[in-house]
Amino acid sequence: MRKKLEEIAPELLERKKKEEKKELEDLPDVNGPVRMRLAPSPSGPMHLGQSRMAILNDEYVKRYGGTLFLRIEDTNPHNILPEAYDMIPEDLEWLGVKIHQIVIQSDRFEIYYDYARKLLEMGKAYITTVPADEWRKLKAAGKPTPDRELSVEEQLERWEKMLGGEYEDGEAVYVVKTDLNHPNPAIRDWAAFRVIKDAEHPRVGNRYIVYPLMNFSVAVDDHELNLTHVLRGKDHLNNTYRQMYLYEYFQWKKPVYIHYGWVTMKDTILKTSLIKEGIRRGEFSGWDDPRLGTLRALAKRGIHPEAIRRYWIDVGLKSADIEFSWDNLYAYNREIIDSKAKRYFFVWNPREIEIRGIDAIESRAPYHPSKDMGFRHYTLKSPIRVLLVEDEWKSIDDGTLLRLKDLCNVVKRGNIGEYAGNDVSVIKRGAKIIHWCPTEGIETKVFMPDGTVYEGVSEPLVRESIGEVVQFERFGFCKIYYENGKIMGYFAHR
RNA sequence: GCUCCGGUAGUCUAGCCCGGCCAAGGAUAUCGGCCUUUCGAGCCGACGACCCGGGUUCAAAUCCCGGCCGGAGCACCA
Repeated sequence: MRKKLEEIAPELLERKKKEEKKELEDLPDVNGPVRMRLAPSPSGPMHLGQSRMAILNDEYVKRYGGTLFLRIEDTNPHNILPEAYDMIPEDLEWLGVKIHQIVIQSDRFEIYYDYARKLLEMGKAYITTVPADEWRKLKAAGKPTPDRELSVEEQLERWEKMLGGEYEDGEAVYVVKTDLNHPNPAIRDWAAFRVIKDAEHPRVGNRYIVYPLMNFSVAVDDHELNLTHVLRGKDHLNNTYRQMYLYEYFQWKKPVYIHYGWVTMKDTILKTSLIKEGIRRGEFSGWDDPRLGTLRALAKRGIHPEAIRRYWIDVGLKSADIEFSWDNLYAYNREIIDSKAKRYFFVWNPREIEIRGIDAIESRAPYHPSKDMGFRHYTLKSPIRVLLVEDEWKSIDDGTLLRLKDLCNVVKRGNIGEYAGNDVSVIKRGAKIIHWCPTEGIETKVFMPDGTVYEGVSEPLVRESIGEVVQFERFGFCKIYYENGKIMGYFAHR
């Protein structure tokens, strides 16, 4: 068939090429402005994985208009980094996510308590004093704890005792009734409040000893904030089912839930507890250590927030699990920074080489190969010495003609370079191009995301680009900092 | 074990709901060529996928059934 077509009508086989720019699919059931939320817990600054929900929610609120809440879920005092209350909004601002209102759950204990009491009065919850492991076993067998069917009065009494501090940590738990015979064991009666006396909450201190668990506070707040749409990872699917029981009991209107797939990030350090421990031990320099997957680390390396946004829009919110691709993120970032980044030379493991056969050379190297950004000028005078990458110089055979980029041609003679004119056409004839650095360059360290460090020298004019992303030619894009008289580069990508 | 969610090239994605325009599109990666005073960018090309098996149909990536594989949850974490 195809062969025939080729004979009869080859023009039909011509494919027109068009690049697609992916857009996010529409949200279902949108009637007017949307109300959505981000719900991080303040255990650390934001990382790449969390940026997905932030970007997607932000995109939709911007598309349809409405309100985006930042709800800080700080109902587990054992897992709070106090600085995170400020770090999270900072990270979101860097990402370009527009937050309309911040809600902090630790301000809302009384609201949760009100609903908890109502639910007890409705006979839809109970307080059990059965130890956790025993309770779990009973649930697995589909059996109630003895206190599940106590009267409402007795339950309310227990609730007051709980609030009054008469139970110690772990002695009493408030449980929402669902269905003990639910085929999915994850949905059967779930814990909603527990006693915590052994920790001080960074915001409310010891004012409360009964803390809500995530499923309860989330459902109450989603309802109280009148959310229209909830985007969450599909690891929360069972939590959604659990929360639906509260919606049914209280006859609340349900938001639209969308569960997107799981993202695995190979070789990326995201786990907050691990990072915290690493920082404490001095293994990581801080929350922005270039080896980490925090947004602060990416920012430090010169990854542009727009690249992250494009990446997550490209991925969308389908429910299949995916693997994160640094290559794709870097490609988007390169597209953004390539036309803006100035070019400089950075010579790692440098070796000084003398160029003989000429008294002085003028170098005129463009800041950018295609954009008009002017030139870096250097004048080298006899005795002319330049720095080259030692390994590269060693790998070149004696007598080879080389081009020192934007400087001159040279023939390798042992440890010196013999001046060989400045005719650029030698490149066409196959001369290898290498880069160099004047000896009065500035000491430079470049930190790679894998933890390795390149030490060397970069050209003195790099000082003009402190705080910017530059491209070290033949090396890659780096963001430039200045500390203690040295240039510090954080590597973004090639 | 129980429950749920998935499965399009190495990776990401379009198409699937509403079967035919799919000869499966795009991006990225890799490789090759051109261009370029960078190993960057650009241009051109190559590579490479509908998990498997049945069924329905004139026609299946798309609908149905069975299997296989992957992931998540079954916390007094979020």
